[in-house]
Amino acid sequence: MLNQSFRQSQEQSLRPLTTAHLAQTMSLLLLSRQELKQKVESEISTNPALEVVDMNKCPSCSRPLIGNTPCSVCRRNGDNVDDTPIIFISSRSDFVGSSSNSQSADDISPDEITPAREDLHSYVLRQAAPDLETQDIPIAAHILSSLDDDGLLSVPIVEIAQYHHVPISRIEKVNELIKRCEPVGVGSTSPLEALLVQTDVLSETNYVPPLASRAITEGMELLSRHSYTELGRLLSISTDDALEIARFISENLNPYPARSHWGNIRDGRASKQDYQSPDVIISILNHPKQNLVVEIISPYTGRLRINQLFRDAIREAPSENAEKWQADLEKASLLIKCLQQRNNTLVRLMHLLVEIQHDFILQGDIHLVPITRASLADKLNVHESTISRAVSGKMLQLPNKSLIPMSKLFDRSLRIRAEMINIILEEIKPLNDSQIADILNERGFSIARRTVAKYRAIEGILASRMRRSMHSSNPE
DNA sequence: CTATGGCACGGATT
DNA sequence: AATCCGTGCCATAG
Repeated sequence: MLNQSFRQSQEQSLRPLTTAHLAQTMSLLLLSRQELKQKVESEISTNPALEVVDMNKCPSCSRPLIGNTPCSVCRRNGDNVDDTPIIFISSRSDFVGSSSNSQSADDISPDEITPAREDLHSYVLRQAAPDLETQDIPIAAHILSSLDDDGLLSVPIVEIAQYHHVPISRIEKVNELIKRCEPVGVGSTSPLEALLVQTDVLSETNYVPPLASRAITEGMELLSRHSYTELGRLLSISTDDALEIARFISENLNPYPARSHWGNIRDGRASKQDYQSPDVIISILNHPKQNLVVEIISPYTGRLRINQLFRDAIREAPSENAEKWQADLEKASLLIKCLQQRNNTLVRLMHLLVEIQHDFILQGDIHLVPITRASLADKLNVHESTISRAVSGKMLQLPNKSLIPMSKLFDRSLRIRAEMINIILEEIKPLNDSQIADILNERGFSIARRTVAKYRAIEGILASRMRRSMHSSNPE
C-alpha cells in the first residue's frame, strides 16, 4: 500500500507545474539535511498554513505512539486525523535495491520493497519488544520517542517515571534493555554511558582491551585530550596499552549511537567534518537476502502538511486577511510539493546508484565503477544539473558505518587509486612511479607516470624512496 | 642521472 | 561559465 502511494506520488510529481515549482525544487535539492531542516523550520514558523504532525506522538492526545499502531487511548479520533494529509514525508523513506539484476527503477517486484517506513524508534522497539513485559511496552515507546537526534535520552528518567506512575527502577530496567539494542547505546543518558554500554556489549562477543571501561569512566578527560601517557599512569599501565585502549574506543565505539561512526580518526584528530550527519543511509537487511536498504533522511520527524483548520477557516470565514492567507496556503502547498519532489528525486537517484555501486558499497573502493553525473542524468531523464545539485554536499552512510561524501560515488580515479594502493601494499621492494604506472597500464588502466605521483599525493603515500619498510599507516 | 614535485594548459565534467 | 583532472615540461632534490 505504501508502495503504491509512493509510486503514484512519483509519477504525479514527475512534471513540474510551474517555473516557481521547478525553481524551488531545484534549490531544495541542493540543500543538505541540516540546511533543509533550517529552511523547513523557518518556513513553518512563518507560515501558519503549515503544520507538522509528530508521528511518534498521538496526533490528538500526544502520547507516545508505538510504531504504526494508533494510540490506544484515543483510537477513535486517531484514525480520521489521517485522511487529510497532503503529503507524507517520513523521517526515513525506505526501499530496497536488489543485489544484482533488476534493471530499471520501475520493475522492482513488490516483495523486494521494504514495506514499512521505519525510523529509529520503531526499529529499536521491534528488537526490544520480545523481551519486554507487555505493560512495559508503552514505557519503552515513551523512552524511544524522547530520544534526540543522537540517539541519547533527552528527558530525565524521573520524568518518565512520573508520567507513568511507576518506580524509577522499572524505567531503568526497560532502558537497560533498550540500550542493548542496535544501535547499541541508544537511550543512554550521556555519551559516556553509551560508550560504557557499547564496551559491555562488545565484550560479550569480541576482544576488549582490559580496563577499557575504567578508562572511559575515569579517563574520558584524558582520552579526549589524547594524553595517553597520563592515561597510562592513571590506570597504571603502559602507554602502549593506553594507546590500544584509545584506538579500540575510537574504532569501535560511538558516543552518539544514532549517528554514524565518528569518522576516520587519523592521529587522534576527530574534529572537523565528523559530526556531520548523513543525508542518506545505506544498510544491509539482515534476514532476507542481504538486500541493501536505502534510507533518505528527512530533517524532521513527522508529517508536514497543510493545516486543515487553517484551510477551513479561510473557506468559511473570509476576512480582509483572506488574500494573504490564500497566498500562504499556496506557498505552503508549493513547499510541500517541492519537498516531495526533492525526496523523490533523491530516492530515484539513490536507487540507481545503489544498483550500480552495489559492489562498491559492500566491498570497498576497488569495486567502484566509474560513472559520471551526466550518464545518470540520462538514465533518469533529468537534467545533469539536477544530479549535480542532488549530489553536492550530501553525506552518505554505508553499511559499514563509514560516512562518505556522496560525490565519492562519482570519483573517476578512486578505482585506480585503490588499485594503486594494492600494488604498493603488495610489493616487497618499493616501486617507483613509472613502474607503478606500467603495472597499472598492464592491468588496463592507462594512466601516465605523472598521474601516479598525483594519486600518491592524494592518498598521502610517500615517494618510493622514502617508504622503505614502513606499514600500518594509511588504511584509507 | 633519475625520481619527484610544481606550474600550467587543455579537455572533460559539472 | 566555472571547476576538476590528467598530463607534459621543467626545475630540483637525492
